Amino acid sequence: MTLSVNDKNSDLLRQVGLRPTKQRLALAEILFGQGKRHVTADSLYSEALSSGINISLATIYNVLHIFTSMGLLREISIDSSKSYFDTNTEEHHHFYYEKTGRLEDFTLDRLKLGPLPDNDEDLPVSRVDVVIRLDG
Amino acid sequence: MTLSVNDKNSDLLRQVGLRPTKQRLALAEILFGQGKRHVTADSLYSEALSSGINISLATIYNVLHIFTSMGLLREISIDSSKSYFDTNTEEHHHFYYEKTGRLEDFTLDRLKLGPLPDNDEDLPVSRVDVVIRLDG
DNA sequence: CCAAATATTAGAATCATTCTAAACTTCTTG
DNA sequence: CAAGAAGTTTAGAATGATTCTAATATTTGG
Repeated sequence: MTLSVNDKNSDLLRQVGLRPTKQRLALAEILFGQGKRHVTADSLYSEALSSGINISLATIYNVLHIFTSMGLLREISIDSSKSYFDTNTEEHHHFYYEKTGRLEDFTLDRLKLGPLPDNDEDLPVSRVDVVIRLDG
Repeated sequence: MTLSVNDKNSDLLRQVGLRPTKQRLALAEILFGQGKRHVTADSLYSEALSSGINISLATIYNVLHIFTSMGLLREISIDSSKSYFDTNTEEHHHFYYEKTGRLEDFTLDRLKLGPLPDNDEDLPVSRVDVVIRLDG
């Protein structure tokens, strides 16, 4: 039995105040069960269906959004045609392979940033995203 | 008469191999006639209509894309719900005001970047985008 | 001025995403 | 554990941005 795995995701969901429903547990397993990943609503939906989970696309969107708002996922804007979600919620940056659409993380220590410029209104920075687009 | 202005945009279009049609000239004037700007298809469409230009939304998209492919505009992915186009085609970065959706450029000298990390496949970098998201 | 090449257009089509409201599940409390 | 409240899922409709289609119009080189 995979009780320990289910318990782990159950706990994770409860910790952020979400009910551990069948659909959320199944998606959590896909998303967090392996290493860090990047998914789109569509890729996650296909993956869920092909692994035999019974779920609607509306729920995929609900779950991606609620997981993101609870800090379990991070949304990335790379391509204006669709949203990517990253299971790596640490601060980090991305390579984007333009031809294939593949995304790859790189850690903060791999690119030094000088002090951030000031903005007009002295607003706090909520996030800094660096995307290195590669021609291939 | 504003012949000199029209001539300027006409020349610009011809230089990149585009026919200077009425619609392209009118959009070029909106886009390049003032300082640097950020537009969306929709904002440009409204602006064109309200300044009395007769143009269809399909043409707005056609022109944004062909201008971009000829290097007169630069497309920015900030928000997965729509595409932004920037009349500043120099390398530069952006502040993004999350609440208002406003974008603001900042020049390269305002943020120092260390050497870029290597990517697996040694692909050439086509572009580096830094977006500083501000909470307001 | 003509023919060929290129642009523009309205409206339909597409695609990602969000909404709606009904049916279902989970949780809480007694 | 029953019952109601709270929260979740769902199919399908709706929305919004963008692209496509194919008919019409404009531009250009000769």
